[in-house]
Amino acid sequence: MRLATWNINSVRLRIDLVTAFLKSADVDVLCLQETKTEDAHFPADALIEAGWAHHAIRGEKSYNGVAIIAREPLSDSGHMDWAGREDCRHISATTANGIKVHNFYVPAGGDVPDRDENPKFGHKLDFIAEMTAYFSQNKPQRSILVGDLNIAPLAEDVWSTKQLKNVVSHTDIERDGLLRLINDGGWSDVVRQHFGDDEVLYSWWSYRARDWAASNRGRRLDHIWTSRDLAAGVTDVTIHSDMRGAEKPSDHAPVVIDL
DNA sequence: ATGGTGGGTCACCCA
Repeated sequence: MRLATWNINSVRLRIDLVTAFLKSADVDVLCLQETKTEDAHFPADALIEAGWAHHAIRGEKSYNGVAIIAREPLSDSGHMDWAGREDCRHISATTANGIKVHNFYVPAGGDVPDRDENPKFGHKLDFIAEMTAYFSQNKPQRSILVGDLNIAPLAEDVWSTKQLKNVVSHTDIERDGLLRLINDGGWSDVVRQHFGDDEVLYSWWSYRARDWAASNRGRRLDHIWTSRDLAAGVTDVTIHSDMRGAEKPSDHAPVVIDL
């Protein structure tokens, strides 16, 4: 099975890019974040026509929104609410080969890394803490967690760990929190394990650069983790940074694993 | 320290 995660930043604007990617990368299961559309307007027909007929979707107007798109039937689709809100930041479903997939869009957290000054940062920390509590008490098996987690946990996950020390997404409290979620939650960071500790990895490059590729100031915000029983079954990992260079691109690149 | 760009919806919200 080939599974991908991609923050698409409007699935309606980029549906042709999505179907082209599904075909060219030969993806079986695609998890999207920031679909930014209510379910009634989700571009299901284009996906069905392309050969990906099975969808678990959870969207709202303008903001957030997650989806799981598959070639083979999905079952047991559901979601949970996090940090006391009903925003569309989580959806789960079981794939035809019996793997439970959790797809998350963790809050970005605003600009100021202080929960007293900036409620968005508190929301983000609360969200991560709830995920940690949930998976610590419900240890995953035959499961995969993906998404835009909006945290780059390691020094090799950002272009400058020094310059991003106080930038939301790479502060110590976020980095520690995400690593605790991996460790206590029973997950394996199979992308990092595949490439090794020293490889610099990015999945996101800001729109606010004259030339994103030349400056290459990226961060690894998008993650794929497996439950520990599945980790040894990962045979390949690819970050499709070429998609960041597409016409009218998302600011995120797809991350793909073969299992 | 600052401003840089992009998406959604309709004066700003969000990233």
